[in-house]
Amino acid sequence: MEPARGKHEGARDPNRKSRRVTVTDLARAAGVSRSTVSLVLRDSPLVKRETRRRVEEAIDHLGYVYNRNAANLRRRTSDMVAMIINDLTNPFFAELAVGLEEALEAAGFVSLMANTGEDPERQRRVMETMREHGAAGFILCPATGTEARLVAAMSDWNVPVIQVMRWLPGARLGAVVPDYALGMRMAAEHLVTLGHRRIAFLGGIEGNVVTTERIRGYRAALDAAGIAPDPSLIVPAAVNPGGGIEALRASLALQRPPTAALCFSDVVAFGVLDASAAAGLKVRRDFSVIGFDDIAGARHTLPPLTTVAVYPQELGRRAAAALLRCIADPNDPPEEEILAPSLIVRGTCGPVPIEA
Amino acid sequence: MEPARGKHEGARDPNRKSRRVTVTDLARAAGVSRSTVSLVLRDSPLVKRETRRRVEEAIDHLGYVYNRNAANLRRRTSDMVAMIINDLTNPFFAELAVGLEEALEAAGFVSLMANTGEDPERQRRVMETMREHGAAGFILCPATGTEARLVAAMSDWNVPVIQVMRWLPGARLGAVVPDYALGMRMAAEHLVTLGHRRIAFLGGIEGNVVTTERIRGYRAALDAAGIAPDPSLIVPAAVNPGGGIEALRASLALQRPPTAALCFSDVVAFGVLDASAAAGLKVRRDFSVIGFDDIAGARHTLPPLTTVAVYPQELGRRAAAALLRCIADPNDPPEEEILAPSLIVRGTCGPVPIEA
DNA sequence: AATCCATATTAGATCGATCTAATATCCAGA
DNA sequence: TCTGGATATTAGATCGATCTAATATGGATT
Repeated sequence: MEPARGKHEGARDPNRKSRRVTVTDLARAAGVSRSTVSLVLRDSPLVKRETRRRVEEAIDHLGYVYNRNAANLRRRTSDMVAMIINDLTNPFFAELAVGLEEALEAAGFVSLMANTGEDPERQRRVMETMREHGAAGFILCPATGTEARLVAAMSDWNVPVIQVMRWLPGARLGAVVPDYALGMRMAAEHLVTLGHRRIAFLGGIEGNVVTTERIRGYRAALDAAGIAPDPSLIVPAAVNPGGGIEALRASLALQRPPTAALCFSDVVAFGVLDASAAAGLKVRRDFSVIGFDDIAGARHTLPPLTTVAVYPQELGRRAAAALLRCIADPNDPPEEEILAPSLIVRGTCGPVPIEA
Repeated sequence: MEPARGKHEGARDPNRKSRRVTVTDLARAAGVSRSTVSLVLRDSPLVKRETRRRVEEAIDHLGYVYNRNAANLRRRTSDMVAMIINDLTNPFFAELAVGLEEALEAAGFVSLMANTGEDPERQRRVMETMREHGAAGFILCPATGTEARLVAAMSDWNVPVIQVMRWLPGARLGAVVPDYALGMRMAAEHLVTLGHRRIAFLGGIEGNVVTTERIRGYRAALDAAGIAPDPSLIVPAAVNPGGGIEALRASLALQRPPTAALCFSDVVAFGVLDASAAAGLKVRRDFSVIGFDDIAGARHTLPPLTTVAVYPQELGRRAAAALLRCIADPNDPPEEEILAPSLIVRGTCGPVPIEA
């Protein structure tokens, strides 16, 4: 009797260092040439039925694993896409990544992912690595502080790049981004409709493109409503709850404090909500707050946060689609896709309180 | 006059389809053989100073890009690691991914990332793809519903696999996981110390290993405190706020409702907090709640959520380190690393309320 | 001048696939 | 019988790197 063998016999390493099964092995086993095996692997109609069967049998029998790298090398193609995300710990960007990966996978691409943690040097490093891996294209969510030089360099790389969520000014690269200005404008108009005229803008990093855009939308709404802009109502701060707390305190300390706040983002709004309560203001009745992003936590604050949804997962899918188009046709001009956000009215806004 | 040209002229494609610059080109330009160029590329001390300089000059001059795939093919190595995550939209797993990627990048590996969205079929597909790409190892956070067959198959793959956060029972694969039972036990003991004796366990999917473990810890604590277990107090439910709402309602409808709840996770706890308020219970005074995971939102609930921290980013780093060890020494036995969590006491627990 | 050793370089095979151009086979039609 | 066309298969070069084993070069030593 033969010695016992598990159901899933690892019969593939007779020698110590099991050599990989290759097309050559398949060819030998099936009694055909390597070329024919290759045709079978790529589902060519040129192969006779019976021959195909024999090869497929060999594949099963020998436990063959296709080597995509070797194939890509010979074909001078690539089925890998680089995905450079600035901060995955932010659920907003995590959603983006999910949309990206989903669309890329569906198209038969595999994602080389890196999280830069907003570190431009690390970003440079990983991009270089992925370039050396022959990524067919790049999805880039640039780290804050990315130098314009990078963009210039990338144009020379001769590989398509799509920016998402953020973009480098002056870049002749494609981009898929939300209409931040419009979103903030819609939010501001909502407050104006409720009677607010002293509206603060809290949080965001000065100089950052995204911040600039959001402030632009805020200003446009005030302007359209005939409200004179007051620079002291714009309070930049770190993009986290702590920043929100600080910014709210600063704005409440003004001679004429605001009756409502547009927050740079939901996480800033979280801090603003906490700080409002701490300052004895009942949100909605005494003070109105609007966030931005509509992250998962937004509907679970107390009261639930009114905010602007930008659908990061959908943006990811669109960005992936745009990149795939560029990969398919390299002469395709870099396009810019700007998605409209929507205002999600929940419970943090009320009419302007009656002056004491 | 010449037609205008951008400052950063892509001078590398004189012909339409610019051929890649290869070691052969470098060799020609530097007047040496391909072998010598290869030695320079790998920083070999065998090369004379002057020769190295000439090759490096050619590299700069021709804009050479190293081809890692070709090198990996020849060397029969791989610098890619597969990272299979079940649900990146969950901040908990996003943090895990960040820790993983960070450690892998630091070690010179690049991450092939896929998000399975808890779909075993998609998981199977991406794992197969990454295998064909020659991933040096796998980090697997198995989708719920993963069949045991997968594990069996992977043992035959002859490539190291480390499971994180979750694991497939019976798998002879490495794993890096939090001590869920201990975490839940600590949480339960906290409630017991506060005088609670009717403690519910809310949320979690029955049959899931993680749920089983957490319930085990819960039971152990009750047992140690001499409290008779009451199966009706264990209410499985979807792992999201909606599940929490449902589960709390169900438990409050019991003849003898609980005075405190251990939630399967923070997101479940969010729903439980909302539902408690809706039921007229003031959390802490009337009803105590503990979450699990310590996600970012946990400190911004009202009151801030007492929970169990498991440090997903650190787990990611450890898992990466474990995998790298297996890659370095394939004979290394699959190890199991179990990390102790810690209880984060915030504001959702109080002494057992005086009976009316 | 011959030998030896250390240093520096290289020709050619190789990794695992694909592609081109050629060849083999068979049957229909002149 | 020969030509032509469709069908099926293949030898050998190739992608871009590395590796092995051999060779070239230049002192130092006898």
